[in-house]
Formats: sequence, C-alpha cells, structure tokens
Amino acid sequence: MADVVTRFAPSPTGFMHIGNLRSALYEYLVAKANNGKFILRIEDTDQERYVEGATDVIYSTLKMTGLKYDEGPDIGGPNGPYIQSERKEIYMEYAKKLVEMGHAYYCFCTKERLDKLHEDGEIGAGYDRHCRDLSKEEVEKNLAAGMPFVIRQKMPLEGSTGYDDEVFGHIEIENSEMQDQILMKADGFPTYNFCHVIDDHLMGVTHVVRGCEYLTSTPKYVLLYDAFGWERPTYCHLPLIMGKNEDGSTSKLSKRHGSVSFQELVKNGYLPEAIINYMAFTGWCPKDTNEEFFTLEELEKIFSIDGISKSPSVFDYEKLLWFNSNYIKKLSLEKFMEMAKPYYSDELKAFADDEKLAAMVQTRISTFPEVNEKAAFVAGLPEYDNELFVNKKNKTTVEMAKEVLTAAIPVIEGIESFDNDTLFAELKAFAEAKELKAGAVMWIIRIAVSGMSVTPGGATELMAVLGKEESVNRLRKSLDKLN
RNA sequence: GGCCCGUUGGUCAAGAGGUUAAGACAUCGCCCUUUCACGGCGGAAUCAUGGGUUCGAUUCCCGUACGGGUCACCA
Repeated sequence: MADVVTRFAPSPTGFMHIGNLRSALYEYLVAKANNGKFILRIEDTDQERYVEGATDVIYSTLKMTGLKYDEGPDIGGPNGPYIQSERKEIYMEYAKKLVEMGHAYYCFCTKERLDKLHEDGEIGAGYDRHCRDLSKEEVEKNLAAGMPFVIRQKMPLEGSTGYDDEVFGHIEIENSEMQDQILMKADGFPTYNFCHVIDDHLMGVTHVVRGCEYLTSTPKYVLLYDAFGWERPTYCHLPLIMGKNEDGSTSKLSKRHGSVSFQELVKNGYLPEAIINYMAFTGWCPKDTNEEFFTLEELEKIFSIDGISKSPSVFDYEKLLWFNSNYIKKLSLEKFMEMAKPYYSDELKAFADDEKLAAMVQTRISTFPEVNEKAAFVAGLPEYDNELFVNKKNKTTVEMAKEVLTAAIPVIEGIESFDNDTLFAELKAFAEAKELKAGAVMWIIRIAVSGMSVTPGGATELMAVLGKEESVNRLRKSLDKLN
C-alpha cells in the first residue's frame, strides 16, 4: 500500500478520552505501518462546545504518547489550515456546489417546526423533507429576504448504498433509512457529516479510521464522495471500548468505570508507554506472536488492519496495572526516582532521594502513588500490636521476640558497615549461634524495626535504609514495649 | 421501534471444517524466599442457543436470544 494517509480529527473538548486516544493510536499505526502520513485536524465546528485551551490538551497528549503527526495546526503542512473553524468558507463553497448539482437543498424550516415534528413523530421518524422540493424562485425569495437556512443532503429515495469496510466487511444500507441530514448549519458552520468529508478529500486522506459509531452513517458520506465525483477512501471502523459495570454487564466506557481520560491516568501514576502498549491490545492483536510488550516503534512494524477485532472489548484496568508495573520496573533507577518524586506525600518527601529506598520500592509498585504506602515505614515506628511478632510458619512467639531482641540488639550495634549483605550475614550467624531459624530471627527484627506485617523489604534491607542509629532506636523501643 | 454490527474461560484473545481449542491478565495451589513483591511450576475455567449443510461443525448457512451502535442545526 503506497501513500497511505490517515488523520486524527478530535474535537477540542478539554480532555482526551481513552477511546479517542485509541483511535488516534490506530490511525497513527495504520499510517506508519505503511510508511504513510498521519495528519492532525481539529474539528471545532460546534461553537457551543468551545472549550478554552482544549487544543493544548490534544497537542500535549500526542506529544507525551509519541504519536507524531506529519501535518497539523501547530506545525503546518501543505493542506492547511488544519482547524475547521478556519476553513469555514471552503465548506459553504462546496455545499453550494452540491446544491447546484442537485444533491443538496436549502431548508428554511424553523427549529420550532423541527422540534414539533420530533415530538409528534415516532422514534426515528426524522425530518419530513418539507423543503426538499421548494422551487428555485421560492428559495431565491427566502434567501433575498434574509431567512435563516440550513443546507441538507438530498438522499436518494430508492435503492441502497454500500461500501466495504476493512474490518467489518460489506455494509449496505437502504437509502430510505437515511435522513436528509444537515450539511450546513444556520450559523454558517458545517456539521461533522459534511466537513469531515470535504477535509478528508482535500487533505488527501486515503484511510478513514475511526470508531464504529460511524459504521452505519458512512453510506451517507460515501454518497457525498460520489456526488462530487471523488474517489472514496478506504474505511476502517474500530470496535468500541466498553467498561464493566458492577452487575457484570458492560456499557460504553465512562466515568463510573474508572479513569477515562489520558490526563487522569497519567495523574494517577500510569506511564504513557504502558497506556499505549495496553491500548494497542484493546481490539487488536498481532498475528504471529504471543509477545505483548511493544514500544510504539515496534508496533509500527507489526501492526496490520487484519488483526483488528470486530467485537467490542472491555477496558481491563487490572491488565493496564500489570503493564504499568512492568514498565515501572524497566525504568532506570535514576529515571524512576525523578518520576516518583512528585508522588511522595509531604511527610515522606524528604526520603524521595534515598536510592536504597527507591530501589526497593520500584520493584513493588504498579502505579506511582503507591510509593507512599511502600515507603511509609521510614517515617517512624507506628503504634502496633505485639501479636505481630507471632508467626506460624517461622514459629515465632511474643516471648521469643523478647529474647531475640534482647540478644540481637548488642550484635546489631556492633556491626560496623551497615549494609544489607553484612547485616544479613551477621544476623544469620547470630541465628545459628542461638540455634534458631534465620527466618524466625528476621521476622522478629523486621516487625520490631517497622511495626508492620507487610513491608517492601526484609529485615536487613529495612535496616540498611534506616541506618544504624534509627534502627537501633526502633529495636529498643520495640523491646521496651515487650517488657 | 427501524436499520446495522457483534457473541471463544471473569477479562483481553489466537485458532481452524477433524486440534489435548494457544497465550496473557485476574484467580487458586505449590516451590523459591528475610514478610511482601518478583520469579518458577501446576490447577480450575471458554466456543450464547435452536435448526440445517456435512462422514464430521465451535468454525459455513438460517433463525432465536443477548449485547452494542445509530436514527441531532454533537462529533
């Protein structure tokens, strides 16, 4: 396939929905898998939904995820402008051309009349084509009188229109099912239904990749291409992303399912690379491998349209978590520390630069905010129940804890180089001398030094992080508690 | 409601007219171990349903059920 051109055409709504980003990813991959071009276009024809600064969210998301576009509003290109509100005149020009050719018509129906039609009619009754056959004179007269108007597409009354979708195969819709949809609104702006076709053609888009909510409206767009005598693009509709409800049912992914925007996920400590990697697998999977870890670059090489699934997939936060923890483990310690730092609570901020602590924490978290829970032990010895010393597997008891601590504290105080290896070796020898299992001694010391049943490291690792003075202080405190 | 699409374990999914129906997440058990995590090994668990076609269908066809999408001066 040569000269493939795809585009990502989001509306500036102020946040990047996961489904939206998934579309962008696939659009990017379809282009890059074929050495093609990827265009960014902003669809802001709905003036009522205008959101300040929303385009910046789009730019930054694409930048963070590495979805580099070859043409776009902020970088320019030969087919600009790339913001639809700046292309307003173009659409009116083409709409009028369509009227002249008999494929569209002026409609002067008021909003009130349309609303009434809606109320009175059955579900899906739609527009009654009231203005479809106005005489040329009438139209001229209304126009001259300055009556507000919209331009509607004149659908064929009979027959059917079909196209071949790359994912879903042949789709055929009766023309009678299609409404005379509005192409140009009364405010002079085009509707999506119209301008995306004009832009896609003018910008040379060869592959229209988008969510399958457009699957059944595409014949209308195809009719537009035909009316202009333009070559139809290749269509590739993507299965939707669903969320799982509490009762086990699924529905379109929304807030109640969890974080649904890219920004939110990042804020919650997910890495863009992990998000992208996981997202590539929602509705697609490679043909000849079971491998699941792919960088964007690698995806560009192996992606192909025939690996796209038809059925909707449930967004699995558990699996995303798993991807994320793996990506966190792959980070260099330096990078990890830099990225984790903002997530430390005020109380723990001072420890964010501790390499030993970071190395310990890095292998045990799935998202960055978890650093606090893992690093909590450094903050101080919490109030805890002496029962924590009791452990079945190691056969430890509260009594034993008292004895072990009494004997071990002097040993630990005597250790010069307070690193994990030395500590471990010394305490192991200590255990042998006392004819105790190493595990039993370690358990008791770990509890005494942390006051927690679950910690991000073993007894000696914790002590190495805490340092000699703090460790010994804590051990003494815990021993006092036992007396 | 009309039209369109879909349905392989809890989830993501590969797959083919004849297979022990891959793999991953989650889950359970065991091992490793200085608790947890990591890692290793193993288990449980899937072709929505009825009818065809066929020597044989989970795979092809039709119906049913269920799920989803769509029917805006939103995209």
